[in-house]
Amino acid sequence: MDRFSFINNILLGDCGEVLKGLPDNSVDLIFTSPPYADQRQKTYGGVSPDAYVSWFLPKTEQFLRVLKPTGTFILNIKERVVNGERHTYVIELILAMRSQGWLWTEEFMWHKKNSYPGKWPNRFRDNWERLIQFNKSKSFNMYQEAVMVPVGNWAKDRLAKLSQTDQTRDESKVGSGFGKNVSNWVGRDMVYPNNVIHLATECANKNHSAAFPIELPKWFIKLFTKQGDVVLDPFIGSGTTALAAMQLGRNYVGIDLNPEYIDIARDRVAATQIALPIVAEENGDYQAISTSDSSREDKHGST
Amino acid sequence: MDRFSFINNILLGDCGEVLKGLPDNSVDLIFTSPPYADQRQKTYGGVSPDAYVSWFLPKTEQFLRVLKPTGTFILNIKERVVNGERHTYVIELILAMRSQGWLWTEEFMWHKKNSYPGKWPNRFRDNWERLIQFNKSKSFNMYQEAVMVPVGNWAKDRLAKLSQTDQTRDESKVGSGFGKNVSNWVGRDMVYPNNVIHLATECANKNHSAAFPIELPKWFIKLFTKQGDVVLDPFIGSGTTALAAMQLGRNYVGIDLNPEYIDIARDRVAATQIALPIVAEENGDYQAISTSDSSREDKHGST
DNA sequence: GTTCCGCATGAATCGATAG
DNA sequence: ACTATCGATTCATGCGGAA
Repeated sequence: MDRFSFINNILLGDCGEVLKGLPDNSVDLIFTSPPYADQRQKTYGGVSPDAYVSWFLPKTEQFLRVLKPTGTFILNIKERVVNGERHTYVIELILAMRSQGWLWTEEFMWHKKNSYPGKWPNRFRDNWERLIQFNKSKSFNMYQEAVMVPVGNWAKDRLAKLSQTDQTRDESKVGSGFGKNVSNWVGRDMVYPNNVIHLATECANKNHSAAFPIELPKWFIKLFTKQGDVVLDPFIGSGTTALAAMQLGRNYVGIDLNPEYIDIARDRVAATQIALPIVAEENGDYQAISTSDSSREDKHGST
Repeated sequence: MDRFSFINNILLGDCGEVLKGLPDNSVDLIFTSPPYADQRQKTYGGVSPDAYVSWFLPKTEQFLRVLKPTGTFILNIKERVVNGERHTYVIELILAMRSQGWLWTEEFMWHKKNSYPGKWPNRFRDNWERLIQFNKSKSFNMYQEAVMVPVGNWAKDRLAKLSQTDQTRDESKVGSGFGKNVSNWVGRDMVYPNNVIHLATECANKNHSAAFPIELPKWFIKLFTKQGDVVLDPFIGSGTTALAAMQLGRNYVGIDLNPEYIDIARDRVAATQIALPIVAEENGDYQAISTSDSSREDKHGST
């Protein structure tokens, strides 16, 4: 079993075991949403919250091994409520993974604009989840220009006239520091995003139930990989991460313990290849890692 | 020094020491934003990240003692970046406080719409902070109806009030479930909020510089206390929490280590009492805890 | 009285330079 | 090597004066 058995396939098995066949330093991005503790019991056997960290650590050890030094691991997770308290398995996992050698670079916030309905006497609806960024080294690839967003309304109102005064302010004012660079803003309509991501949750009206909308992996795939890179989701579920990677011209590796999910994921992947033949052509060969340097579209610097 | 020396006063000193004069079980809500590690060095001396937990724990021990069993502690905090990583002192603090006897009930998220600007090669701007809810027992007071949001505001918050960038991101999701749910809200006046709070930070366009806008403590004061209750902020700073409590007819206790902040807070409190005499009258006597059962406006059940 | 516009500022972080 | 200081970078907001 070489690496070509992995690239652009959905594999059945425990990711901690399956990944042992994948070479060191061969993945650019790991994006996954593991089964939360005590959730999805039928499909995953139900990991109890207290055992969650020890269940997960052998897997993250493999993640660390297969991830390239320039790669990134994005973990979508949220602690569930146990006995009226938020359980501590997520924060304990962060501490344990740091002992394993991971760097806890950042924690993005997914603001779920339509969360699961419900009312409880002691808490409100939970409208956010964590997207925890781990890295193997401090110098990882990040293509920030790939996810820029339109500038806020304030720019239209104020920036137009600002251009008329920037020359004089450049000479006279030294205090603010911002004024000196006003010229950079003239005509600028895109700004960098921040670490809060606003997306609605995926509606369950489809036959698959994805844990997240496809825009979520897409955003991180654009941010942390370039075309031809390899994206791994070790808990692929219904295959959303693989679809996201395909649509963006990245290679994928999907793993799942559940045969039913494997079937769903493979079906969705196949349907996407039919639905997007032109895109697939344009983005080049999915079959080999070696294409990673050829069809690069993102002309962004890395760190 | 009896409890009446505390009620509706701003006290000078280390809160861990000052609070020893306050009786057990005498506070309904603790809302505070302690100086973050290595921040505000001029005024607080700068607590190093590595020493943060051991610096804070003696204080939370007093918080636990003075808080009523039905009370709540809301901690506004965010870990800073150290050596390219998010430091772990916040999550270590959560674990340590649980060992101290606290319950980690919930973590609210403050989405700061205007965060500090800047650009770095390895991270985006930080647009959120934690509002961690700790409790002494599982049966705490929570007046959910006091913070219900009008449906009109719901539409405003989620659609109109979102920045241009958010709306652009939404377009990709139009029709995928977000719009469908709008029909569920037709005919309803008020809805419960969730655990994501959208507020802009307070710029020092004013002569004081508050770490948070007054709406932030107000929201939690309405949610976790009724009129006449006692709200404690052991790091009162410029007095925003005290102002919020006053404006809502709650008693306050403020403590701070810094004499300059004491002066600012006392001035702002005095100015508020002048500016809101009618409100003060309507809300009854601020000077005694014993009024707590009299002028109750919030007819909400507790858990 | 509105609206518009100039302007200062903020719980920041990184990389380079200096001691 | 390891720490302290400093300049560069960036965007949304509220205040106050002007139109």
